[in-house]
Amino acid sequence: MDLKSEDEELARLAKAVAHPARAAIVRFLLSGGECVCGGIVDRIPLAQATVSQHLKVLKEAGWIKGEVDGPRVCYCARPETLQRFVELARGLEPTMKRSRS
Amino acid sequence: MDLKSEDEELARLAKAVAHPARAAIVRFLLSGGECVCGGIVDRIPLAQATVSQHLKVLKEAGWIKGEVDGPRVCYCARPETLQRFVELARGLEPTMKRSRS
DNA sequence: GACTTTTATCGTATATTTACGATCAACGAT
DNA sequence: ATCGTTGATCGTAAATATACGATAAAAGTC
Repeated sequence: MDLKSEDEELARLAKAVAHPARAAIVRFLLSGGECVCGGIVDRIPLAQATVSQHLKVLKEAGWIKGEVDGPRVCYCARPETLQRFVELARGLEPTMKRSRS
Repeated sequence: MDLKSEDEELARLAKAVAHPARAAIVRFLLSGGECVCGGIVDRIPLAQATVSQHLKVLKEAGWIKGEVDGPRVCYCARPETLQRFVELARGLEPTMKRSRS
């Protein structure tokens, strides 16, 4: 139970998507939705400052990346992070048991 | 982006494991570790009251259940919840893309 | 019934999160 | 150079999370 690094990593990634708006943003970006920040703001019932804050959280956790394109910023998801997240989640259950299903 | 119920559900489950101690508890219980509350408290560097609070969070989110057994409480994990969690996480990525991998 | 063990809950302090308006910085266009 | 647009950051208020000691509640033991 000694707080494996996997627990820290899983907790860190989980925390970042532990808000409906952030889960929605990740889903949207993974679906190939337009990645301009403004496009995201328009689709979420939250103020621009708040959305920007959520994007920051997701970026810092590695769920998304944003590259500057002139006056705007293009955000896109990092699918590897989702893969890693799923891997860590499945890793909560011992491999023995998992392979049986 | 209209905040699907899947986003709410994923966020809710993610939030519950978004703390290293809680991730560790779920991992331990899924591994078949002894489920007595005291056994968990002994293995985590946190006060009994704090562990109890974490157990409550996990129970309310459906990650674990605890049944009273005399003076003690036996906690165990709900594997269905992990399955659902993984399903929701994978669901962040469109099925089209996922089947390709 | 008094006592011990086990776990939950209360009260509380501190830290973090969430949300927003206001403002700043970067950039393109005029 | 000024202006409008875009997005980040600041300041701040309110809510929630985290942690702990103290205490209560439940159950078995003497």
